Amino acid sequence: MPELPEVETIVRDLRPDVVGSTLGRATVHRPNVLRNISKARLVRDLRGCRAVEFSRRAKNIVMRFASGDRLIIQLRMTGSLKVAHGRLNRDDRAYLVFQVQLGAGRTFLFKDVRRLGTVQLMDPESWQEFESRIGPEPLAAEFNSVVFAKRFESTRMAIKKALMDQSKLAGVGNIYANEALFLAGIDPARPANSLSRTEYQALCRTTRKVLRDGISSRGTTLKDYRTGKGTKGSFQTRLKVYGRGGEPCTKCGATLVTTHEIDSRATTACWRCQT
DNA sequence: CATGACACCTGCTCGC
DNA sequence: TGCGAGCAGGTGTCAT
Repeated sequence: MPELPEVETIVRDLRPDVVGSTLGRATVHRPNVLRNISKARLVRDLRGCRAVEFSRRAKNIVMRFASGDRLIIQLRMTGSLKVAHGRLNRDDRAYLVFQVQLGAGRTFLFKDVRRLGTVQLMDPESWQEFESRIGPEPLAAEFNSVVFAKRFESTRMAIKKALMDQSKLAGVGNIYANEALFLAGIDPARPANSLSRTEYQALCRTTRKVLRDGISSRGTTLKDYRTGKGTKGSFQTRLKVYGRGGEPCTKCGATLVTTHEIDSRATTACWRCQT
């Protein structure tokens, strides 16, 4: 799915249209996206809700209402959001899984080709429970390498898999994990508890850097991802390893290698620079 | 508790 | 040209 930078970009793009609006009619085109609620109940409960905040937590999109309840959207692999002004066109309706009126002729759209994405409505208590299971936000002001290292030091899990574990750290997915490990010069297969303090400092720094740079580039568009404005991101032009298996390492010239040995996900690394 | 298999889905690319 | 296999940015559950 969109990872932290992509979700952050979408949320920033759509926030002005969402915050302050009162929800009207909702339509669930693909009931499979719903998790903890029936279609009828969601449609009934959303009507009249006033959105007071539109934000991101890990890769979750959070629309908070004046009531304290929250609509939580996960885009997973191919989900995308848009606010349409006026009538929906053919493209708006393609792969549409959920929509809700925002008022003033605007419609909030959730499209998803693979339909792996999810929609949930949470009361404050369920949100608290859900949110508490997510690791810290790597771009938060109070985040640092000590907090970072503490999340991983007790597991022998491969550092790359640990980095993508949302209960340990929020928002990092496959692309940015590959990039951060390359920049830090760390072998993705190393057990997390084998990294030194210095290596954790480096990895903390590079993880934050790739995420910030990803946001600056408005995300990575390999195929499906679009910003909240429907445009493509540009971080794909700055990727050092992800998707570049067989090409030369930008640091040393050695051939980058792609494997699927860690958690069956594509891992690309320079086995000379990353030790 | 860690790990791996699998499920959820469609679409695209590649090899034959 | 057609067809099956394999792969894709993610996450939740279940068996081991």
